[in-house]
Amino acid sequence: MSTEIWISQLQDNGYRITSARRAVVDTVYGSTHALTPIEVYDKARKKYRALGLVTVYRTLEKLEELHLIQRVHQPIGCQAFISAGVGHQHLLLCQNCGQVEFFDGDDLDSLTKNIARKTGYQIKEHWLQLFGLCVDCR
Amino acid sequence: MSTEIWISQLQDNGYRITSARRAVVDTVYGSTHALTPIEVYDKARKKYRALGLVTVYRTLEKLEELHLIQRVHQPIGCQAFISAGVGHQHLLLCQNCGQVEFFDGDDLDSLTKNIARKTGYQIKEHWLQLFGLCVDCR
DNA sequence: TTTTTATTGAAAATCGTTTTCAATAAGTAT
DNA sequence: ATACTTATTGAAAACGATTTTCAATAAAAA
Ligand SMILES: [Mn+2]
Ligand SMILES: [Mn+2]
Ligand SMILES: [Zn+2]
Ligand SMILES: [Zn+2]
Repeated sequence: MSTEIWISQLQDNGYRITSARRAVVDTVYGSTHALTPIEVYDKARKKYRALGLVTVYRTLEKLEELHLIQRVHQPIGCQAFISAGVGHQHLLLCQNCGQVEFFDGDDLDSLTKNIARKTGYQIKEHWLQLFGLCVDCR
Repeated sequence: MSTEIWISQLQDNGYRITSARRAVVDTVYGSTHALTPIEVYDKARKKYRALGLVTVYRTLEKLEELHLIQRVHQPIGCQAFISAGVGHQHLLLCQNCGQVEFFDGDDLDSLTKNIARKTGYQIKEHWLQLFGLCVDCR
C-alpha cells in the first residue's frame, strides 16, 4: 500500500505521470489530516518547488473523480480533502488537532426504515460523521 | 407560529426591525427548501425591491447567530440555509427537488460507545443526514 | 529520435463574500 | 409631534478562493 496505487490509477485512466502530480499524491496520500488546496500546495512545494497552485486544484479534482480522495465537511469549512476509505465508511474527526479516522459497522437500517415509514421518503444514502477528541487530545 | 417569532427574537437581541430584514425573514422562514444567499436575494427582492445582497448576507448571519436558521451541507455545496429545527434533530433531503425535512429519534448511543471504545476517541457530537426521494418525487 | 498532445505555471478572469463609507431611517428622548 | 442618536442601509471597492486562458514544456507514442 503506497502512493504507487494512486499513480497507477491515474495512469490507467489515461492521465500522464508528472513531477507535479507525484508531489500532490505524495502529500495527500496517507495524510491523517484533511488538507485544503493551499495546505496541499505548501506541503507539496517542499517536494517540488516549481509546483503551481493551479495544478494542485486540477490534481485534487482528478483524484476526487477517481474516488481516491473525498471532501471533508466541517463546521469551519468544507474545502479539505482526505484519502477516501474503502467501501462504506464514515469519518471521525478530532475537534482539537483535526485528525481524521474512518469507522464502519454502523447499522442505520432500522433507523432509515423508521424514517422512511414516518416521512414517506425513499431513502437512498446517508452521511454520518462523529466529532470528538482523539487519544492524544482528550 | 409566524415570522413574528423571528422578528421578536431579532428585536429582543437589540436589532432594529427594518423592511429589508422583514423581507429576508419572510423569505427564509417557512421555506421547505434550503436557500442560498442569492436565492434569498432574488425571492426577497420581490417583496422589497430596494433590498441589497449585502443585507441578505448580514441578516442571514444574524439569524444563524440566534440559531433561527442553520447551514445545510450537500454534495453540490454548503452555502444554503434552512429554518433551524427545535432541539436535537437531523435533516432528510430530497435529491430530486431539494425539499428538506427534519427527523428526530435517532439513537446513536450504542454506536458512539462502540466507536469510542474501538478508537479511544471521546465523542462529543455527530452529524447525520439522510438523502432520498420525497413523496412527490419517488 | 521525432512527433503528438496532455500538462504545466503565470497571469487574467471570475465568483462568492466581506469591508468601507456616506446617506438613511429606526428607536429613543424631548 | 420633533429632535436626536446611532444602527442599518445599499453602492462600490476590496478581497480570497477558484477557474479559465494561453504559450511553453515535457510525457508518452510512434
Ligand atoms: Mn453508514
Ligand atoms: Mn442525533
Ligand atoms: Zn486530536
Ligand atoms: Zn422531492
